Amino acid sequence: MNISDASNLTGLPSKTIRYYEDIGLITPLRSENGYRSFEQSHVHKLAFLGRARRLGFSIEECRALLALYEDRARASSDVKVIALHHLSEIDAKMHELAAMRETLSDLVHQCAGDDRPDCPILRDLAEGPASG
Amino acid sequence: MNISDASNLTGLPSKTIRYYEDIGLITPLRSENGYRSFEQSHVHKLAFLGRARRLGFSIEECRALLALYEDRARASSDVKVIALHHLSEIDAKMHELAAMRETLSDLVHQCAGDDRPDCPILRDLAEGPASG
DNA sequence: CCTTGACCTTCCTGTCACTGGAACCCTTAT
DNA sequence: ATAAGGGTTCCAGTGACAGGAAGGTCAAGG
Repeated sequence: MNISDASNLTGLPSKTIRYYEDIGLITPLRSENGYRSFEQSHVHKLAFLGRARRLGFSIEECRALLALYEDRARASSDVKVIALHHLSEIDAKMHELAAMRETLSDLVHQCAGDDRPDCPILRDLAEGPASG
Repeated sequence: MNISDASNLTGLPSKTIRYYEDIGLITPLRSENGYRSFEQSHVHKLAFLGRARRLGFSIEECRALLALYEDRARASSDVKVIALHHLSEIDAKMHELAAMRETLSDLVHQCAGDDRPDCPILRDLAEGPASG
């Protein structure tokens, strides 16, 4: 099957599939006319990658997960290590966002949002937290 | 003052300060020897930018906020619009992360994490959510 | 046979906000 | 003279693609 079929089956844009080949995540065959030729196994891998990416795994983590998936002698602990690491990164990002959100939300609530120039948001940005 | 002084006062790396000049956020003068020469006003702007960036505002949002800060005839509503927009983006990202976190956390808890190959994480990635 | 349109290909550029590094200049101290 | 520690410019790389140009391929229709 051609790239657009693989794209439709996996939900991944053709551009992304070409990119994944570029960086060595998949290696479709080529037809005589030079078109990429995808087997079920490739579609399966692409779907795997799509799901892993949607869970926020980086490309390199996806590469590692795919390798483990293909390795019948893998230890589930190897998979878990990657997942736990990613989980902790998600937690870190959420904390970071939560901190931003809190500060920003405070400032927004203090701001009148009318046509006057006085603005606690700008004041905070200009002078730092008004904790004193 | 030279760039490293400005860097020390603001906490921004020299590289970043040069970049901010490059994209027109600040315009320090030049000494005879070609070195950038920073006034208090530049340091003040840089600190403003640093705080805005730490709250997650994009460079273009920072540019807009800085322009509003310098505009004495601004309306606080203009500032608030930017801040509210950013707040909603933060919320969107947090929701996205929370969804990832939940799925991933479930999978991690189901995974034995031992030396056997059987792994619910890989199974989910390969076959999709096992909801049926 | 020719054309049209929908595919496919490669290659280059742009995104965002920097960071690292090379190659070179300036200043001060030894 | 030279060494250390500033500064300068410019180029390349980051992550994970997306957009677009220039051109080859294929099936259908006139």
